[in-house]
Amino acid sequence: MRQLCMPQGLSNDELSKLETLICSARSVHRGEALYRSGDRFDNIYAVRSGSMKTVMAHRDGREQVTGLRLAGEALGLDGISEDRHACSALALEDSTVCIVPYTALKSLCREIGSMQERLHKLLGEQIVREAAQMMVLGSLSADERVAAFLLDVSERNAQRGYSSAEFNLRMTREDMGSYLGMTLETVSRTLSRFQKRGLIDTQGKHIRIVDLDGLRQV
Amino acid sequence: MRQLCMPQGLSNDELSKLETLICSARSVHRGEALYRSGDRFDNIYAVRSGSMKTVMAHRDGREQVTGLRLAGEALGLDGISEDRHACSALALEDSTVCIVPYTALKSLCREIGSMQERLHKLLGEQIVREAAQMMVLGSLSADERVAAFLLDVSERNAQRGYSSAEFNLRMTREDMGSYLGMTLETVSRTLSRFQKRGLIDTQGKHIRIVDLDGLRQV
DNA sequence: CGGATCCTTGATCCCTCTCAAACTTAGTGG
DNA sequence: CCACTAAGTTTGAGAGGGATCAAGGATCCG
Repeated sequence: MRQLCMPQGLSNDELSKLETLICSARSVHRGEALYRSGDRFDNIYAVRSGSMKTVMAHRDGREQVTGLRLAGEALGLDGISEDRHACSALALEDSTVCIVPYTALKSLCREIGSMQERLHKLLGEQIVREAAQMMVLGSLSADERVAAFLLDVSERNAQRGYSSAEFNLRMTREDMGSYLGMTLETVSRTLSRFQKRGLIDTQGKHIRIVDLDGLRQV
Repeated sequence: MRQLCMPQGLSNDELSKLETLICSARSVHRGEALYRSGDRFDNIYAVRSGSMKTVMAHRDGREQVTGLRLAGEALGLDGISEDRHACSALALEDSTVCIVPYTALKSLCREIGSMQERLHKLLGEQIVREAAQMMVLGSLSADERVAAFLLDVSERNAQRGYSSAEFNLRMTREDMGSYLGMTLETVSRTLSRFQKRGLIDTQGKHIRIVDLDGLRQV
């Protein structure tokens, strides 16, 4: 749980202080919202188990998936700028999150330099990740997008100590398509083609990467 | 210059402290880089005059414009996560920037709560802006993308006290296309069509919005 | 176990890309 | 200061990647 909630760069002593902040955990059932766009921003979260997606809505009602959060990843930073959440966070499966009250975290960041550093990095990482996703959406073909997505999930799994070759993606084809700026049919066709080419092995939401290098070269 | 560099929420006294940080300004000529992807991250910047674009590169060499920064806007936050810049920042015209050393800024943020708040908001705003741009790239048609872009620039001009109806966009059609995930030809055609429909009036880089509501309804 | 959701695959269409060429603007050097 | 040249823009014609519409099949969860 320590390594999940806020890894890296903190001494044990400092981690203890952080843990006093984490008032509680919360469980969110599949399909339920942890928070919704427009909700007041009070906490940031760390996914403890399960996975979540973030969704942003255009004024005309169109929605797009803007992020995927696996266990160990941070959630809720979209609320900082306006004191209200700009996205909604929905559970892709029954999940639990750690709750970190933002006001208390800010205080702690003023006391402890390494804590401040960690929060800045967290914010900076999301900025870079989103910029990279802008590249995916703006410059890559459908095949390239799907490949990039699979490689991204694979790498994030590896970082968290899970298998990089095999995982369960709880997103639907529609979620993936929304995240990648394409239709669910094109996602499905692309995965089928990857399978025929021997790059992956899929059975519904279970995905196994067979030829990592091949996928990188798509 | 006060209102440009770091507006909002700071007392005069605190602003003075910030100004002691801003060691210097720097001028960047049209086409030159303020920093490049991979450069060590030492400073964040505020555009004082002119305008800049940020560009990110895929490993295969493809580049995409990931951001536009007008006078008064912040720049360089892409370096926080890795201590190296993830993007390059290039001047769209001869420009000047204020230099804010990051290490010193961090110290100041630990001393002064409102300064910490301001930096967090700055980071949070970029997160939300990029998420919104992901929506533009993933969900909107070419017409909608161009309209959304023009409205965004218009609004940012208004916020900075300039005309929301008329402005000089120093980006080329190619830059716009790259930022919006389309080709320069499609950008050009779309602008021509908008002009024929009486929504805007363009002469090269000079753009006047004729029918704001019409543009919103595209 | 049964209904609803999700996935796959096919056929067709259209929006945007690509390639091409002429025109305009802006920056440079004589 | 003007002419020259390179860069940027506009517009057209044709092609293609991905969207849309449709239907059958699989899977999941209550």
